[in-house]
Amino acid sequence: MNVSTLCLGILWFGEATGYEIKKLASEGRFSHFTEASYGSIYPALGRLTRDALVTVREESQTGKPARKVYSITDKGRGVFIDSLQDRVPCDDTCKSEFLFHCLYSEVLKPDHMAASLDARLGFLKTGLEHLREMHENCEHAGSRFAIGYGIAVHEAAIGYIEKHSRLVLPAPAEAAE
Amino acid sequence: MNVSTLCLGILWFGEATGYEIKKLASEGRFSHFTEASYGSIYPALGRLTRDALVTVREESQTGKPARKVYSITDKGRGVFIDSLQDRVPCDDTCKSEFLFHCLYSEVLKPDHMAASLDARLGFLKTGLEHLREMHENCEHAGSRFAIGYGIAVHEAAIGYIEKHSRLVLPAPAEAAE
DNA sequence: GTTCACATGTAACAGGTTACATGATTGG
DNA sequence: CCAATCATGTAACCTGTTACATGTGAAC
Repeated sequence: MNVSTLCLGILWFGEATGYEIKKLASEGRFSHFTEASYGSIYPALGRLTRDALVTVREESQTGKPARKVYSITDKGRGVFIDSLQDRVPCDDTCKSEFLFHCLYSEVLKPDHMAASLDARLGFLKTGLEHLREMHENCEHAGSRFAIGYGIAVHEAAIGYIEKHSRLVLPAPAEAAE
Repeated sequence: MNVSTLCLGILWFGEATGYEIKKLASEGRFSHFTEASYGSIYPALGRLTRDALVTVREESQTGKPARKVYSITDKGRGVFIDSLQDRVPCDDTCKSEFLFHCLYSEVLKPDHMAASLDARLGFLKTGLEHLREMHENCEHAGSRFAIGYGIAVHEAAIGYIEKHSRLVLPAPAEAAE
């Protein structure tokens, strides 16, 4: 799924600026299965406008650059839904540098492994909290499903790490006090 | 994590050809958190050889092109471990086109949604089976941890979908037979 | 006073994918 | 006989990231 499609998908639920799209993609309802940077969003919005899949409305402000509020057009909605229906997705991908590191736990400095485990757990717990919050404030069935999925997977990951981290940590020194 | 690092990481456990590296990355022990294509692996191996992080040994065969078996060097091991220790990873990423589709379940053809759910479940179940198999045949602690993590996450995802798929499926017609 | 949130955008660069080219052997 | 597996490699292309450029107002 490319950034243009993502933008259309976000605009599907309501108008937004490039800035807001970025926030939604990296911190909002879409963040646990999506990514995008300004450097790809702004050019994408330009192309979508050119192709009449979205329209822009400028709101000038004092000081800040004018807000450009994008709205999806009917054509945009059509193209978007068609593009989704074009293929059945199943090959979601995860890239985990964390798991990769775990493979070499015996040869990494013990501190490094402990720090990684810790960082990963923290990251997952923050994410989980965030997802739970969203889950409470969301009525939309599809979004609830996606968020719930994220919650389930996060919980599983946290539970697993907490139960099995000794596999990748050095044997604790005998307690001798 | 780039492809060069991945190659070093795979060669860490033993020598392999480019072809075998590709298989390990897409179907083997590394496949649930990693990706790489021939078009990136072969050039990476070339660069690694040039930089003396790996060595090659050619085994000519009749018919097929000569197998080029790569081995990691001491320098390669050093560089690899250092590169891991350079930073603490926590920001694993998932890209899920599947979840994205779910957000629009009400406006997609019902068949499409059902097919997506089905495909995703099938994909997850196959993956899970595969992970379980690997888990049985693997002694190495770090790998067991990574595989176990994958199993936990897969199980959670499958369980969630099976329990909540009605959220993204149209209300079933009243049974009337 | 400094950092954060708001707000847009570009250009150079990096990184990887897809498709192509080639070809024997094995299993169904 | 056809498909899959083994096996390497290149080149064109696509996509996206990073870093830069710019600037205000509010909060701490």
